[in-house]
Amino acid sequence: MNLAETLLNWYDENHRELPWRQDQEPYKIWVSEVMLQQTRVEAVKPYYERWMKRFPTLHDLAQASAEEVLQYWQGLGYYSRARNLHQGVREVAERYGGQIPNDREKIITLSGVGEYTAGAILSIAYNKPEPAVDGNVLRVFSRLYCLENDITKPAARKQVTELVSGVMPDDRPGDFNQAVMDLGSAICTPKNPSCTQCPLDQYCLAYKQGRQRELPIRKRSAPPRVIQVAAAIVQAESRYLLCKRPAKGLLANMWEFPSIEIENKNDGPMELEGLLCRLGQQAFVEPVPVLELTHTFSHRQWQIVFYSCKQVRRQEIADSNHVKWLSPETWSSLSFAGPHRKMAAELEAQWHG
DNA sequence: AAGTCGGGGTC
DNA sequence: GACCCAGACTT
Repeated sequence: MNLAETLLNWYDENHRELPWRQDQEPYKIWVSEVMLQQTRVEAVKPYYERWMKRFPTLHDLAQASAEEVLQYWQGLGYYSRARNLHQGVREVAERYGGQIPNDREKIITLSGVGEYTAGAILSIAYNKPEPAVDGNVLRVFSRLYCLENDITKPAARKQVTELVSGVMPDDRPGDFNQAVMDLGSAICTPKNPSCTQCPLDQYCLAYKQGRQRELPIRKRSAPPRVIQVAAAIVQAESRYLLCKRPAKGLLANMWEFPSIEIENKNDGPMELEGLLCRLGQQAFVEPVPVLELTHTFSHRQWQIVFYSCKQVRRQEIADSNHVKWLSPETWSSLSFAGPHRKMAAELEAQWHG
């Protein structure tokens, strides 16, 4: 029995039951794979279920608005995934009559589909012997073959892709790829791998050398840059002033309370008055801090202070595409940007209570 | 090749 | 606190 057969036997006994493993429908596999990018299985489950109720077919998603798609992704993070998936699905509807292509050259051109996702869809949905090298596979194979390459570099991915191609079976390629991922999740974990329970222990060079804890090699990323942010809670009657973030960049297209990045924490009130002035506010606003919190992204950290600003006349600031006065009862159809979601939740609770 | 892009579970 | 997760895209 070879490595693949051994692993598939283990998979038959130990694989996880997951919502996207009910069938091999390419659209469902695609959605699940995009949601799972840099995101844990347990976090994805509820999003996937909700998504499939609202967008059960590729056609349903293609016809939906960008706003609604973003709303269903709210909280999952990496929002360009939702935008690219939406775009990719529309490309399939237009170019391929709704049929997701089943070869690598075509599928890789779709928006949001990279090397990994292409391999995952091809192997799982179409039974093609294509590698799908994700973080789990990089870790498992780094240990199996004692690879010293930095797995954050493309060269390591390339090397592992070659090794996977060499051991991948012609039958059940999708199960094989998923088996490596399940093994990486349950046995060959980043820390304290359960080597004594591993079905591949006899094939594992790192285990043989007692070096499994040293592998894989991964360059650690730079700490996030700290940025001070001041945000304004401006209320007029039952409505609050909200702004839509730009279409590109961090938290693209999501709603937030008017905010500004500042150099010095003490400058918050002054900077907010300037910001509201530029939006059309004429009166003095007297900002008073009401909530302070820290929100850490991958590459930056917001230290944000929310200031309650004195009530103004709503007429002074006009609604537009990116600036709106909205009552909390309408907020459920919006996507709030990161820490602004928490602030919005508090105001909604106040409003109901 | 390096930087951008989220949020949360786990140790 | 420090990782690290079924990565893709831009520069």
